[in-house]
Amino acid sequence: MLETIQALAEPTRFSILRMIRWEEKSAGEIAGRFKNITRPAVSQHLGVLRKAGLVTERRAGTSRMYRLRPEGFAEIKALLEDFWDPRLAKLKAVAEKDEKQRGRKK
Amino acid sequence: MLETIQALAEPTRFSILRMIRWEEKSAGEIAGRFKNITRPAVSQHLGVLRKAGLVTERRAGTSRMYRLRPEGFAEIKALLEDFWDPRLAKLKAVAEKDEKQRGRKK
DNA sequence: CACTTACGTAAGTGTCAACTAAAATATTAA
DNA sequence: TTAATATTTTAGTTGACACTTACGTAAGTG
Repeated sequence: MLETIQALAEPTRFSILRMIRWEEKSAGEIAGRFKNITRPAVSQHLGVLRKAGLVTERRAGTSRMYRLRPEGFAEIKALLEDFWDPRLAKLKAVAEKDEKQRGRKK
Repeated sequence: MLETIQALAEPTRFSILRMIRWEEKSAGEIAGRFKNITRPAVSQHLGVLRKAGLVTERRAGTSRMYRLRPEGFAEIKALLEDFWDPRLAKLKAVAEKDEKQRGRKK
């Protein structure tokens, strides 16, 4: 859990995430957009992001394409929701569980 | 912005935040709950959390009480909401379909 | 006033992670 | 097979930061 937040907290990695925010990009294309960071460095950051569950990797020929993994962000969001108003979050969890049992929307 | 996330990402600071999740606590009480971390270290962490806008400080006699600051968490939440856009789901679906058409490896 | 309590701040140290250069790996094509 | 391309991995350096000890400060007590 903290691993995900730590991955997000590093400036270079945060930039990478913003780059692939709308569309997947190859490691080379991502690295090419940085002026002062080498390709291996970017590759290592991508590895951290992948381990943290914030991006997914896909091979395309000799390239590797990276794209955002929304579930990773959802995890952190849920955690913060808990901090923002714990009592509300608890009620929400109960409500969702209840909703699931009924199998329909409100 | 990243300052807030970086403050949150450190394990000791994260523990502190969970400690004061429900009720404000004094710096001494917080420090007392740690086995292997000295009081000055906790004090420094509290300073980081305060600068990041995740806690507020209040003097009470010789003590200083620390309390969660919900607005700080709301900021990060809003940021993540931005990343977790519905349009991403569509892109994801396209990417997976594309992936399917390349079959074997080795 | 002196003394104690409850802190923060300063200074110095050690560890860890972000970085680079060089080597290794995987894929495609000749 | 060899070469070219795209990227990761390895090895090693360095800077940032989390930590400790020592000191400083503010508020309460006798």
